[in-house]
Amino acid sequence: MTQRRVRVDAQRNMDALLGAALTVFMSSGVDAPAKEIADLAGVGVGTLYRHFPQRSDLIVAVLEHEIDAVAERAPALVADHEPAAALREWFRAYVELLATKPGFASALHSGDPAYAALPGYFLRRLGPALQTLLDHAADGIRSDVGAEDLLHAVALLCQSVSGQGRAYTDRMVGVLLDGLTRESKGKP
Amino acid sequence: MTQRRVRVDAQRNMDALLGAALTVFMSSGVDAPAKEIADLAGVGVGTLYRHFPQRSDLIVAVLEHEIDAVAERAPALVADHEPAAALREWFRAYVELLATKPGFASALHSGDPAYAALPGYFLRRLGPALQTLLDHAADGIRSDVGAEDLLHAVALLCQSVSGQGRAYTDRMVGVLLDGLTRESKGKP
DNA sequence: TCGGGAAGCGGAAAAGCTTTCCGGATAAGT
DNA sequence: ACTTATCCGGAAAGCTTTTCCGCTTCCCGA
Repeated sequence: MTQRRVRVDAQRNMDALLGAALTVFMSSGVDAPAKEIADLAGVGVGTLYRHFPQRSDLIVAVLEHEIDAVAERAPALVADHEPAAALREWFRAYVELLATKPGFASALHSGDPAYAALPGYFLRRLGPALQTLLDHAADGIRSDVGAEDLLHAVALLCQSVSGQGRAYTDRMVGVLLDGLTRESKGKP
Repeated sequence: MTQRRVRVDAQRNMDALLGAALTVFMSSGVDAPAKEIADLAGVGVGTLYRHFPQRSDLIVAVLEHEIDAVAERAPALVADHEPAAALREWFRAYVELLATKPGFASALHSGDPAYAALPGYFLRRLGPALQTLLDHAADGIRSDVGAEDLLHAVALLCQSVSGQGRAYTDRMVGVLLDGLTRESKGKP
C-alpha cells in the first residue's frame, strides 16, 4: 500500500505542458490545436491527453495556475507598498490576468459544464487575497462593497472587447477604484 | 441582364435553416454539430454550407435575426403601453435575447474576428429602438445615461452564469432600471 | 549495482466535425 | 415543352480531438 511518488519525468512533462499551453494560448488563443501545444512542449499528444483527458482540462489547469499566481502576489504587495498602492498594483495584475488572454474571461463566464468549477475556484482563491489587501487599506476605503463584489464587477468590465478596448477597460477599472476610495480623504 | 429572382426553394431552405438553427442552438448550445441543424431543417449539409459558408455565418445570421425581432418590438410597445411599462417590457425581451441562448452573449463579446461585425450591427439596430422608448419616457428618467450605455451595461449583466443565475440577472437588471427612474417621482 | 515491473511515453489510428465538390434535380424564363 | 442557370444532397476530403497500445524509462528492493 506504499503511496508511490509521482515520477519526475511525468512532473517535468506536466510543467512543460502548462508552460507551452500558456504561451500558445496567449499567442493563438484558447482554440489553438492541441498538437501545437504538445509540439512546443516537446511531447506527444498522447502525453498531453493523459495529463489532461479533455482539452478543456488543460485550459482550466492553465487558468487556475494563473489565478494562483495572482493570489500569491497579495502578501508581498502588502509588505512592500502602502495599502492604497498595494491595492492598485494588485488590480493591475488581476486585470492583466483577465484582459490579456483572449477567451479566458469568456471561459469563466461561459456556463459550459466543462468550466463549471472555475468560478468557485476563482472566488475561493482570489476572495481572501483581495480581502487581505482591503483590510490593510480599510480606513481609506468605503465599507459597503465586499471583495467578491469587486472581483465580480472588474471581471465583467474586463469582458469588454479585449485588445482594442484595453484602454477602455483600464479606464473603467480606474474609475471604479477611485470610487472605492472616494469617502476616505475628507472631501468638500 | 435580367436580374434573376432568387428561387423559391432556396428561400424556403434558408428560412428552414434559420428556424432549425435557432431551435438547436437553444436546446444544445451554439456548438451543436451542423449536421444536426441540417437534419432538423430537412436539407443536406451542402445546402447549409452554401447559404452559410462558415459555421459562424449561421450563428451571426440567427443572432441578427433575433436582434431584429427585439428591435422591431419597440414601436408596438410604445403604442400599447405607458412609457415606463413599455421600457420595462422591452428590456424583458432584450434580456431574454441574451440570457436564454447560451453562447450568444459570449459570441457578441468574444473578440473572435468571425463575429467582428456583430457589435456594430447590435448597436445600429437596438440603439435607435431603445432611444425611441427612452424619448417617450423622457420625463420619468434621468438624463445622464444614453441608450448605448444601457445596452452595454445590461449585455454585460447578462453574461453572469446563465441558467442557474437567471434570477440574479433579472434582479440586477431590475435594480439598474429602478436606478434609471429614481430621480423621476419627486423623491424625499 | 542490477533486475523486475509499474508508470509513463509517443505517435498511429479512430472518431467526430467542418468544409468542399460535383453529378443530378428543379424552378423560371421562352 | 425546352433550356439553362441555380440549387440540392450527400459523399468525401481535411482537420481536430480523443483513444489505444507496444515500447521506454524510472523507481524500488535486493
